[in-house]
Amino acid sequence: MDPSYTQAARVFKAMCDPNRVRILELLQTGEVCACALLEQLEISQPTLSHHMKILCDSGLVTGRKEGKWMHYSISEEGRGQALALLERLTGGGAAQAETKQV
Amino acid sequence: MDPSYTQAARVFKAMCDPNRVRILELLQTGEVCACALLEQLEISQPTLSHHMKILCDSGLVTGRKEGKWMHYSISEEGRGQALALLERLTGGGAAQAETKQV
DNA sequence: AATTCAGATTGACAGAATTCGATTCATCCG
DNA sequence: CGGATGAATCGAATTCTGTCAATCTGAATT
Repeated sequence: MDPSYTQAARVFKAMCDPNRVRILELLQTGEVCACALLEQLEISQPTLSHHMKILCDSGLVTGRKEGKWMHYSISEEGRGQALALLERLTGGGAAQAETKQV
Repeated sequence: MDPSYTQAARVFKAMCDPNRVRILELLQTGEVCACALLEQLEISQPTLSHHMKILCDSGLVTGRKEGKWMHYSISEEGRGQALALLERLTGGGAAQAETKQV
């Protein structure tokens, strides 16, 4: 299997877990501390750490360490790459790049 | 867990397997017969059938039966829903809807 | 330095996903 | 009708993923 397909799949793999989808929604208000995420999600601290690692590795989320705390936010660059990838993969026939006003 | 997160995750789950990413790319030329997909992918026929079911269930792909053959193509509606979902989930701060020309 | 607190890492386990061989179903052709 | 072909389903084996308890690391505070 061509590794590029695995790389492409990694971005979406980051979003194919319900908890991670929820985390992305929580990050829409801007930068959020890990401890705040932990309060909202009914998961253990190691599980949250695991999910954040996957989200960061995918490029969708970036982390910023400030003393003892980790602050996470959505990466603009990751967002752009994910959107471009999805547009390309669902390109369909052609001329779909101009179909957004529908 | 709110089922809506599971539903949102389903669309991306369809794209988080390397073989399915590859299938989506093969579908970009338009409608493709299952037998043609089988020739390109080094997987067995039951495995292809399994992947096509997942892609169709996600709404990203539609199937059309013509005699013995199944023809698959990318769904415009599914594409739009997936893009809208991704844009919403990676909305970040705000005003990202106008950032596409960057 | 000792303690405390926030996250990350490790190890283990249950549940899910991927894969294939064998079989079954549906359709076409002779 | 009977054989052949394309695709779906079933059953089982393997691998991957999510989860938590326990532990470790790093930073701040006393």
